[in-house]
Amino acid sequence: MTTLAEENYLKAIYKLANGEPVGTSKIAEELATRAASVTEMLIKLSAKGLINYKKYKGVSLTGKGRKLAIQVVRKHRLWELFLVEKLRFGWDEVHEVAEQLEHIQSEKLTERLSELLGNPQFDPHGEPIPDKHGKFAHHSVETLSELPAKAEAIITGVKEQNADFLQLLDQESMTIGTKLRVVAITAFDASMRIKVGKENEISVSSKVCGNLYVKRTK
Amino acid sequence: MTTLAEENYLKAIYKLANGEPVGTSKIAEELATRAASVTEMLIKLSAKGLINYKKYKGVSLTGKGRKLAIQVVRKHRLWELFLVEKLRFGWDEVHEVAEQLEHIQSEKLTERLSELLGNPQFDPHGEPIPDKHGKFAHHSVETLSELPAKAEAIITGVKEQNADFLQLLDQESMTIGTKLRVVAITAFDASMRIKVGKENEISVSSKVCGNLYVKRTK
DNA sequence: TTCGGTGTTTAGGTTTGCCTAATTTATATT
DNA sequence: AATATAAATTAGGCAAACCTAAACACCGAA
Repeated sequence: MTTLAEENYLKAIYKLANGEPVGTSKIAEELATRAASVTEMLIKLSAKGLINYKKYKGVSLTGKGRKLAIQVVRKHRLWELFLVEKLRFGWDEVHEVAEQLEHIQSEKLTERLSELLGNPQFDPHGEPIPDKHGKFAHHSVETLSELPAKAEAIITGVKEQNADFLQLLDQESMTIGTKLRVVAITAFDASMRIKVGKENEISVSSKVCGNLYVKRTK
Repeated sequence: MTTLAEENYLKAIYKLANGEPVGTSKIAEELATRAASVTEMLIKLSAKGLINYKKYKGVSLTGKGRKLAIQVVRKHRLWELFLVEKLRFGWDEVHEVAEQLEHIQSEKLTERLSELLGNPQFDPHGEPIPDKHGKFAHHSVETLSELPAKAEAIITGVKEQNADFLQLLDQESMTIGTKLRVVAITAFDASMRIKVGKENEISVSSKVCGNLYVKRTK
C-alpha cells in the first residue's frame, strides 16, 4: 500500500537518480516542498523498504521502490498517450491531468489501457513507456562504444542481460537513467574512462561499452 | 475547490436525499464513517455554501452543492461506461475503479470522454448519465398521472420547464430523485394525494401530475 | 409534562503530510 | 587544521479527516 504522496516521492527520486544518491533538497525542489518535509518522508519510505537512506548521505531506490516508481511512470505515460490519441488533447496540455490519473490503483485498468493503445513503447513526448515488468524499450540503438570523448549520455539499457554484467553495473552504480560522461578513450584496448555522476571516474572495458545502450545528451 | 472527501460527502447526501433533510447517521453509514466525523464535515460544507445545515435537523444540498454532486455522478457513470465499453470490464467489477476516477479534475477530460463514448445517456447499470449541465435523460416517459394508488416511484424529471412549476416543486421539496408514494387518487378532479419522503402528505393537481416524469419502484 | 431512548453534537485524540525556526553535519577554503 | 557555508535534520506546530467517549437535544409514550 502506497499513498499518493509516497508515490510522488518515489517518482521524484527515480527521476533525479543518476547513479549517485539523491540529495534531500533536490527532492524538495522537484516536489515544490521543503527539505524538512522530505526528510520526514524519507524516513517513512526507508522503513517501508522502498529506499536506501542514510542520514546526510542522500537516498537511492531499492529494487522494490524502483519497481513502484516505474509503474507510476508507466501509468503516467500511458495516460498521456491516451489523452492525445483517444481524446485529442494537445501534448502540451496532457501533463497535469496525467499527474492525477497516474495514481489510480487498478492493475487491470493499466493493462487494459495499454492494450487499448496497442501496447505502445513511447509516449507523446517520445519518452519510453516501461512494460508491465518495468522493462523499457531503448530510445536508441547507440552503444557507449560509439561515443566520442567528451560526449555525455544517459544509460538507456543493456544489450545482453547477463547476470555478471548486471552485477558489475550495480557495483559501479550504473543503472538505467544514470548520466555519464566520456572522459577519454584508450586507443590500445578501446576501453573508456568515464565519469559517473559528479565524482566517480571509472574505467570500463570495451566489452562493457559495447553492451550498454545510451542516449546522448551532449 | 473541493477535496476528495468533500465530494464523497456531497455524493452521499445526493444519493440519500429524498425530499426530506438527510440525517447525520445515514450519511455516516453510507460512507462507512462515524456520526461525529460527519457532523464535522457538515459544518465545513455548510460554511462553503454547499449544503443547508441546521444542528439536529439534518441537511439538504444547495443548488451549488447539488450541481457539484451531479458532476461527480456524471464522471462516475461515464468512467463506468468507458471501462465496460472500451476496456472490456465486467459491469460488476467497474464500481471501485470508477470511485477513484470520478475525482479526477479536468472538465476537458470529462467532456472528451463523454464525446468518445458518443455522449451516452445511460451507464452500464441503466442509470442515467447527467449531461454537462446536470440534466438527466428520463428513465421512462411515464408521468405521475399514470400511476395507480399505492404505487411508489422516484421523480426522474419534468415535462415542461415552467418557472412557476419548478418553484412549486421546490416549495414541496420535490426534486429529481425524490421518492414518493401515491396514497390516493381523487376521482373528481384526478388530483392525487401523495406522500413525499417519510411524513409529508400533500395534494397535487392533475396538471402537476401530468408534468412529472417518474420511475416506478413498486 | 416529564422521561427515556435514539440520534446528534462536542470535547479531546490520532495520523498524515506539510510548515518554520533552530540545530547539527558535511564540505570547501583558507 | 580551523572555520565558514551549505545542506540536512530535529523540534515544535498546523490543517484535514478520521476516531472514541461524554454530553446534549429532540420526540414519542407513559
